Amino acid sequence: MAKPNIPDIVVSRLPLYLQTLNHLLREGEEVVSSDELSEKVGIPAVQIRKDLSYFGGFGVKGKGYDIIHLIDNLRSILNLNQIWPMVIVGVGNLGQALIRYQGFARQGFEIVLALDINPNIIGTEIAGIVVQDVETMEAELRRSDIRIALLTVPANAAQSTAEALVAHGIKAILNYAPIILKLPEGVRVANIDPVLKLEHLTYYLS
Amino acid sequence: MAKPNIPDIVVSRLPLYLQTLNHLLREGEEVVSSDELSEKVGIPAVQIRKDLSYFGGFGVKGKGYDIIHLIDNLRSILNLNQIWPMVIVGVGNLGQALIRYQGFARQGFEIVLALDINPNIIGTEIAGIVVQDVETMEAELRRSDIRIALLTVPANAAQSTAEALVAHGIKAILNYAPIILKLPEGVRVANIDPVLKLEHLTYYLS
DNA sequence: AAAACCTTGTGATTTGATTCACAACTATTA
DNA sequence: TAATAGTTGTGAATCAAATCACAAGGTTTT
Repeated sequence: MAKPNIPDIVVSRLPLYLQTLNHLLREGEEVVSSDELSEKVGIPAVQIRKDLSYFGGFGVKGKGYDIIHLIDNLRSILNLNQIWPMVIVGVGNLGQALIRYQGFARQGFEIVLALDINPNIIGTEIAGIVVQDVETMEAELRRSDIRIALLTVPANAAQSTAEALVAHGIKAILNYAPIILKLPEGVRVANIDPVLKLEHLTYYLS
Repeated sequence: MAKPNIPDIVVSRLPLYLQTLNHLLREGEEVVSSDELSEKVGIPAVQIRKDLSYFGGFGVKGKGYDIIHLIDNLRSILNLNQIWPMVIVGVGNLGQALIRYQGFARQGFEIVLALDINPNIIGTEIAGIVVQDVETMEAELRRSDIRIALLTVPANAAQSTAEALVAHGIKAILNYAPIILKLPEGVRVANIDPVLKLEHLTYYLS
C-alpha cells in the first residue's frame, strides 16, 4: 500500500522521471547523474534528488544513478510490475483512437473491455476488442479484476456513467469528458481536457 | 498583454471556473456565490475569490457573481474573444479523432490545417479538412496567422517537428507525444500524456 | 428604517514546497 | 597514496500558495 505521507506532487513527477530514464536506457546509457536527468526532464537536479530520497537512496555518491536499478525501483513504487487491465466506456472517435493507441499496452496498460450504448457500435471490433453493450457493465466487471476506467462518453452521460463504474468496483478513472466528476472518497480521478489546456495557453498569447 | 506577475497556477484554474460557469448558465442560473461555485468545481470558495481578485472585483457583496458578467471577464482575461486557428501535425488515429472532435470548435479553437508525412494520408479529407504534405508547413503557416499547434506525431519525430513549427511562427504547442520537448523561451508547451496520468493513478491502487 | 443576514475582497497567518548549503562518500587523477 | 573532483542525500532557510479571519458593503426581513 502506498505510504500516505508522501506529497502527491512528488508522486506526480515520478512517471516523468521513469519516462526519461526509459529513453536513456534505450539510448544505451547505464548511469545518469541528477544533473543530466535534470537537463532532460526540465526539473531542478536537487528536486529530483529530494523526490527520490522520499523512497530511498538509489544513487551512488560521486557517480550517479544506475539506470536499470532506478527504473526497477520506480516501477515498483508506482505498482507497474503488473499488467493493468482497463475498461473504456464510450467508443466514439476518441474512444476508438484510444483503443488503437499502442502506447498504453507498451507501458503495461491494456484495454480489455469496451462498452458503448450505441447499437451501431455495439458488436463492432476495434483492434481485436469487440464492443459490448454498456448494459453488460455490471456482469463484465464482476467477472474481471478491472480497476481502471477510461471515460470517453459525452459530457451529459459522464457523471452517471462514472457512478455506475464506481458502483461496480472501478477505483480509478481517466476522465476525458469536459466536466468535473463528483465521486466518493477513495476513487481517484485524473482529467484530460485539452480545451482547458488551450485556454490556459491563450492567456499567454498576447 | 498578460500581466506577468500573476501566478501561473492561478491562471490554470480560470478555465475550470469558466467551464463550470458555462454549465451553470446553460442550466438557467444567473447568479452564483463563491460557495456554490466551490461546490461544483471542487476548489475552496476563498481560493476562488482570491484567484478572481487578482483580476478585479467581479462580485457583489451579499449576493455573489453575475454569471454572464463573470464569464465575459474570464473570456477576456484568457483571450477567448476570438477564434483561434490551429494546425495539427500527425494525422494518425489520434490526430483524426481530434480533427473530428467537436469540443474544440465549440470553445473557439478551430483546426484549419492538418499536416502529415504519410502519402496514404495526404490528400484525404477528414471532417472537411484536406490533409496536406508536412513539406508545405512553411508555406501554409506563412500565409496564415496560426499560432497554436497540436502535435500528434510519433515520439521520435516530435522534437524535430516541434522545432520546425516554432521556426515558422508557432507560439504554443499542445504536445500529445510522450516526450519532453526542448524549445526556445517564449514558446508555451502543454503536455497531454495519458500514460503519465495512469502511472500516477496506479501509485494509489494498493 | 432598522436589524439580521449574507457574501465579497483582502491583510495576516499558516502551511507546504522548493531551494540552499554542505557533509559524506565515491571515483578519478597525479 | 594523497589530492582533487564529482555527486548524492538532507537539515535549514527561503519562497510561494493556501487558508484564516474579518471589515466592508450589499440584501432581505421585519
